[in-house]
Amino acid sequence: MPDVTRAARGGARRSETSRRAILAAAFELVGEVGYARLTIEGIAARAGVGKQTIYRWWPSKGVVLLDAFLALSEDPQGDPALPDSGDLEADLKLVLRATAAELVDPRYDLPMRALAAAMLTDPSLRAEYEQRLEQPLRAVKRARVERAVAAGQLPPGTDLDLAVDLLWSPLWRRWQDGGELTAAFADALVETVLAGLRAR
Amino acid sequence: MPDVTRAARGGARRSETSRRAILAAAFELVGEVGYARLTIEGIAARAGVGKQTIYRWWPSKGVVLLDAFLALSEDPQGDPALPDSGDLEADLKLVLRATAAELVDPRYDLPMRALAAAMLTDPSLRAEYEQRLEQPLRAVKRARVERAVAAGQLPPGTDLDLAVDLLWSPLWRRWQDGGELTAAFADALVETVLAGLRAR
DNA sequence: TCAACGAGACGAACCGTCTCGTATTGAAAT
DNA sequence: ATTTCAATACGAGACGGTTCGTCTCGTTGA
Repeated sequence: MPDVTRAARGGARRSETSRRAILAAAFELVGEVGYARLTIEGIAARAGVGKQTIYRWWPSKGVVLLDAFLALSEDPQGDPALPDSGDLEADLKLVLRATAAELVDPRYDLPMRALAAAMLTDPSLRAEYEQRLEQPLRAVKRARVERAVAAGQLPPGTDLDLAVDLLWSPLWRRWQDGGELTAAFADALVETVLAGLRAR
Repeated sequence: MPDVTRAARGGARRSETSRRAILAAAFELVGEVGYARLTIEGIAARAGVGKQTIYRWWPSKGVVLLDAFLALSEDPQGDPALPDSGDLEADLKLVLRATAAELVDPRYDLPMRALAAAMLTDPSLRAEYEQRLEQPLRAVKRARVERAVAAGQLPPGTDLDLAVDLLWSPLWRRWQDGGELTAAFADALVETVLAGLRAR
């Protein structure tokens, strides 16, 4: 068993080439055949890698997928903040419309469904996703709402987590249910939720 | 292949005993070992049934699970309407609190996660769920909101589907994410969404 | 020097199909 | 009404195929 924490005295290190090939193969494969037919052997074959190399570094298919997503979102180092034009409603509509468009993008739909399905039935994977993706993203969303509170666009004492949940949850759910994710829906969602938050 | 549409001239009919045993076994098993380790062979063994009897009547594990849920919700013929005390906010808080309690019930948590995961990666299962469970339930929810509109508690022209989505989506999503489903959350959710709907 | 690597052999589990012999049913014959 | 009979589902499990996760091999490379 490899000791990752301590640098080995001699011997080969983990191959970055193989790691990237595995993540890319997993992402491509799941997009082609779906999660049900995604196999470790298939990933290894497509990546040109021995099965053991996958079993050595990842505990499950789900974590491989999660890493594949992290690799995707880390490569183009997007700005870690939501737009802030001063107009919360306009900014949120922009972001939610973009999110909706991304969700229905055929390149991401199947892989995201696979990851979501894996998380539903694997608490440890859910915890790792929570720590490595969900929490940072939520912090960014909370920060934008918090700035709106500071600017007086929302009442002081606004529940930031509630606000984030109300804004994004219906989008995710419609995507899962296969419902229509239109810009009109995103707009109505933002308008209604913000009206509710302002009225508190 | 059995012809279900036309009555056969002779021969045995589908065994209701086996059908019930299979659905019960599937529900119990998935609650014990989770979806990843749920196998047709395991269901057949626990139900005291041949594998072919399952393959003959169901196209996939997911549909077996869906039928198991339908059998559960059809047995106690609950009233097909949400409570209507005249106070929409109070009624919704009651319903959402009950839903939250049901979601965290350890008897239902794993089976529901399994079904949700199966639907995420199987569009045909999703369509069948949509038709047999989601649409009837949504109609009941829409009807309650519609009565509130008629009673003048919500403005005319209120988007019923948007209202239902805003009210229930955050609950589902928190459950999926493993977040806390408290009565306080349900209450704040109802209060904020209704405030937003009233302000339109 | 020594651990990670690609490759693949290995037994176990489960897949979905099939083939038994048995049990149950409705229709036809008595 | 009772018996006979053909058709079909049933429980059981054999079957080849696929994937699992583990385990060796030599080879490569830091």
